Amino acid sequence: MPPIKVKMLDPAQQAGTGQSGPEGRAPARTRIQREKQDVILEAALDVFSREGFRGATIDQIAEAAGMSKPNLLYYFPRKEEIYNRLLTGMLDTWLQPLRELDDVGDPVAEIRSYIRRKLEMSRDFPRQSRLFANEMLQGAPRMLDLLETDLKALVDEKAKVLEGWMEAGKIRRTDPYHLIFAIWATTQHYADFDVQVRAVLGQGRGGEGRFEDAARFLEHLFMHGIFPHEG
Amino acid sequence: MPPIKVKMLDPAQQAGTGQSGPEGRAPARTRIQREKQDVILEAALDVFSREGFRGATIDQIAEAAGMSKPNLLYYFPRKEEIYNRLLTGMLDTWLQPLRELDDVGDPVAEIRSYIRRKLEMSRDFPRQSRLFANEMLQGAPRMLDLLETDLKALVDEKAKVLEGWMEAGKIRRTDPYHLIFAIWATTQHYADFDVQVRAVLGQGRGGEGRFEDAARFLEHLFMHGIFPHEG
DNA sequence: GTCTATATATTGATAGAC
DNA sequence: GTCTATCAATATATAGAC
Repeated sequence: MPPIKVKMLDPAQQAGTGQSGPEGRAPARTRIQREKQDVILEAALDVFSREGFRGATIDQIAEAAGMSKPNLLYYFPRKEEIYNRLLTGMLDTWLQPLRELDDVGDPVAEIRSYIRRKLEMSRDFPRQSRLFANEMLQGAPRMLDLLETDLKALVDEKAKVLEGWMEAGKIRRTDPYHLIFAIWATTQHYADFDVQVRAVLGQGRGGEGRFEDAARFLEHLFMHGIFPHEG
Repeated sequence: MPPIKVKMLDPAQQAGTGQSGPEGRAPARTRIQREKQDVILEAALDVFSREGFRGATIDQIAEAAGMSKPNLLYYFPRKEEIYNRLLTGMLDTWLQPLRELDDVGDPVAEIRSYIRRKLEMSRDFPRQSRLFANEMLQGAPRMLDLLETDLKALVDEKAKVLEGWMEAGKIRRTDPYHLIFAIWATTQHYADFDVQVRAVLGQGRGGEGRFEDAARFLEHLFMHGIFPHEG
């Protein structure tokens, strides 16, 4: 098995994407600076994921971070910098499950495992999912470049892997791109539309068990569909 | 076949949900008033669906509607009224495909037809989809009541229909609620994450044909899954 | 590094002439 | 019904004391 690059889950991980442009700053040097920035990024994730970029205010973020507005602006001079850091800093983490989809190993098991990991990310990092969803709804004004380059390249690569499995008869022949979209859609739905899922399931089934139910269902759906082939 | 109540697709259709509370106004009486309101609602759909409630500004809406801000406020005294009208006025339309899922007729054909209609709505009304998605991401502060009452009731009813089909061996036995979620997620994904879909598919396949490809794929997925049962 | 005070722009909404 | 002018509140961001 080839080595797997394990990425940090720390929201504050340095991005340095070149996306930040002229306002780019050097990374925080001292431990205390990094800790403060982490507190801010954590609070900002809360607010941005709920309100979107324009809807969120520095006041809200500062209050959630437990500091004054000028103090927050001492660490991040611009609102946009906080947002960009969250967005680009998290993308690697977010795509890690797809990167781990590997040519080696049983294809069906690999895909099941990918679905399971994506669903776990929706369960464990729902705010990150909603942050991305918010950016997408707005037309990805701050991420379109990354989508067209990094993301497209990764999906192209994995689509080839899926096509290889189809050629070999390991999985059914179908459109690999839309298969990936379907996995993204069904798993992220449980983070992005969490309120709706809870409201529809009600008190009885809307509790913590809903992710296990979802996992069981999605495995069933992606493996067999609903057509009653053999009763 | 029982009569099907066909709903209007006009965004300006009167809602009168009780949601609007004390600020509720009588519906516009003259033709010209209604036409102006329609122009405003059309413009507001553009802006709200992209920016969310807080991110959208009356200035943007007014400009998109081709009128001055005070003039717009003459027809809708409060920003929130425009938003609520869009939200509640569209919900009926949005849920119509699910309402049409009927006990009568071939179960597999009914579900295929439901998926197809939902995908068509994502293609033809992407802004409405994104408006709802935006509200969901924010925790549905202005729609939670409707989700817990009207939507839950409808889904409960249709889940029973699906269960009946499962009992009868017409479709595979699985979780009817999560099946509905999966249909929502996969079809609305093409509206809500349109930029991402286009970016990943690239110029070659990101064009207008992507909805046909999606339709073919989703039919395949929901019918058979990807497990290579019979090669 | 953190604070109070404040500059400057934008926002939702209103007043009042026409 | 539509406009210009404007109010009051809120927004991002900065100045400068400590």
